[in-house]
Amino acid sequence: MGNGGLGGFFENFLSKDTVFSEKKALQPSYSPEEIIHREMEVKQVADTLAPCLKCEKPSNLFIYGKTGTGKTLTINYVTRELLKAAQKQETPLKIIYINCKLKRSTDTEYRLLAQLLKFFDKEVPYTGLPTEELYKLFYGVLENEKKNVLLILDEIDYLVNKIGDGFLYNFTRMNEVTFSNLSLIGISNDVTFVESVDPRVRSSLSEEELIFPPYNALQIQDILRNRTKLAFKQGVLENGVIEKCAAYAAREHGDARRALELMRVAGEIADRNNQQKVLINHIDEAEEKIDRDRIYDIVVTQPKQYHVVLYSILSLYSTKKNIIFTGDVYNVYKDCCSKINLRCLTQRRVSDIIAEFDMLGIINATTISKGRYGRTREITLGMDVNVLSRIKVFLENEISV
DNA sequence: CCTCCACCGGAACGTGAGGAGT
DNA sequence: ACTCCTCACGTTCCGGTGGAGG
Repeated sequence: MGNGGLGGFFENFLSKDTVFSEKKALQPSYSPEEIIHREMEVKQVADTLAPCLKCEKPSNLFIYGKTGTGKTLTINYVTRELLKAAQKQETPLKIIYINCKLKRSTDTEYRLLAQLLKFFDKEVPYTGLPTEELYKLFYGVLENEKKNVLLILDEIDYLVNKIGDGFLYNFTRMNEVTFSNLSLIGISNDVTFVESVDPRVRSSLSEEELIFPPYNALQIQDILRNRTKLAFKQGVLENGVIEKCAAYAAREHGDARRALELMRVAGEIADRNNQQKVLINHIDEAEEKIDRDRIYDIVVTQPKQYHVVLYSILSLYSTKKNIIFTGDVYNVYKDCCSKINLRCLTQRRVSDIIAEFDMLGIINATTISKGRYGRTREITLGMDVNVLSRIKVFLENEISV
């Protein structure tokens, strides 16, 4: 690129060599026609849902499995086929898929219902109505519809954590209250999730259960081979790349999604370096890059108060040892606030913020006891040095100290 | 064995911004 | 204009607690 101008950057971009032929085959949203190593699960889901076709209500279904074990893929595949079959024989059927973790759309009971009503072309205001009112609306809609309705709640554990399990009770009882056939399909990453749910709800929610085991390294290799055949040009993968990638992903817990992401990023790195092949060490680079970007993105999108708290932690980290306590953080934070004229939060709140950072994986905070000297959180940073300095620069800028 | 520190973490409540209905 | 919703983000209050030191 020349001075100021893009100097044909886009032309270059378009004509530039790339190792990809169809990159979207590596995207998480990509839905292949063929699902490998999940034949059993596909069949079981299909068995459970099949009564739809005879206008009978299928059992509620509960699916567990860690991330990247093909849960969403399987359910989407089966419901797609189911819908085709239903349309062919003109059986009324409505399938609603909601991913509860997708930003904001469903993190309260109200919003969940609003979202659902939207699927039935009922618009409701973002806020304002009593939640009870939305339930009534929803009941009404269900009765009108006179269809089998499959409600798929992906990442349902996340939702229940946020808003409690009360809504599940209402949903599982809906068929008693209305003349409708609503079946719930819950998908959860957290295997211990059901234990935390109210027993009354539990039994009806998991009339059928299905556990998706992690893929092993060999299975991930198969999956990668399948997808890379589409995604990459022929012969651009160095020998051993797939094996390495699979090994990395299997090391965690057989997360196929991560494996695909690694592949994609490795390819992008190869492109950027103008290399015609994806090499084994690109996988290593990709892994680092994914981690770095994730953390940086999370930090950047936090609100100001969070930035100041994190800034306090980081500046303590560079002046002191690697172990920091809540009290220290709060003191530095207070100083910082008065310097930059920011409303100072209570320690209680800051404590929560620190806990949130821990949950986000930005810092490690464990509560420990120092005996005579009280109980507190012990904060350490497990961050890569590169990310750390990048974040620091960002925060210093943002806070402008 | 008991005490007591320096916080943790639950719960209730307050505020102010969104909006509906009347 | 007024009352009623919900929700995000905080505050206030307070009981709870692991373990070093007496």
